[in-house]
Amino acid sequence: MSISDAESQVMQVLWERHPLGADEVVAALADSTDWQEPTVKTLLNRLLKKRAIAAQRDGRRYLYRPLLARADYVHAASKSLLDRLFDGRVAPLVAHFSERRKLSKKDIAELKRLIGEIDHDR
Amino acid sequence: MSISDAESQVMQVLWERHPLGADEVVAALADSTDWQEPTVKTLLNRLLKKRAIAAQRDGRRYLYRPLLARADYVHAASKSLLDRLFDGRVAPLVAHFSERRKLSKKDIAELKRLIGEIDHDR
DNA sequence: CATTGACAATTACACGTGTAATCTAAACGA
DNA sequence: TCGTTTAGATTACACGTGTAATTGTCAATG
Repeated sequence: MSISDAESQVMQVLWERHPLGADEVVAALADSTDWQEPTVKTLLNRLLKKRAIAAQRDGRRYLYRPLLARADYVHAASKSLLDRLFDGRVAPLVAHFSERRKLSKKDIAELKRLIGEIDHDR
Repeated sequence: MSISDAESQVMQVLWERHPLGADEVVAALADSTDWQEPTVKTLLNRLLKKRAIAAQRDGRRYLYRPLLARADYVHAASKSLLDRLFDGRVAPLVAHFSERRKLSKKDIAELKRLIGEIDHDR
């Protein structure tokens, strides 16, 4: 199951809060896209067909909810990039950003804390 | 400039060694793909049009070399994913893999070394 | 009961991408 | 000199994706 960039924006709305009617998804996306209502509905339908979301009847309309978990999607997308560019490993990506001086202080603090936790757990 | 997954496989060959003739690129890709010669040539042509590579005449054939640096491509692709899924930051991705117990010992050792270097440099 | 509006369903099209067949023309060898 | 080979150029098509218009259906309304 492959979720496109546009589809993942719709998923993001439903991950944050569900179930939602199509009109609510449209409204939520209005903040960050210029999409017309039929656009969002097409994406909802494609996600339905991909079984990434489910719909339940609510009177005359449907309420949509995610079937695909955000963590699973995030994992698959991340792993795909790591496999293609970093020999499937996390450290080379971190090294890449470190070399480019693109790690914020917050990033560094969090990485230290993470490494500490890992040491402690193992 | 957007480089597709298939195009990045061609780029990978040229990043590893260049300049190369089309036949050499075809041969190099035979290890990991089932592509026919015209397929690889189409991808080379699309990359030429995108100015990701350059061609220089060598008798009757061309020799191809990358114009786009691998590090730049890797950075753009990584940043795009981080922006979309991890609020633009590296640490949440590392946390994600840590939570899923997907960091290898090698990863962890390298991350420790990196954090140590960052501390030392700053 | 006809009209209206809401909601979904269907259809549409451009473009990028994956993949490769076919065409063209120059170089080569007999 | 001519047929063959080689290398690139051109064309082709299916599919996914982005985006949205149009059509269909049905409940609500006057």
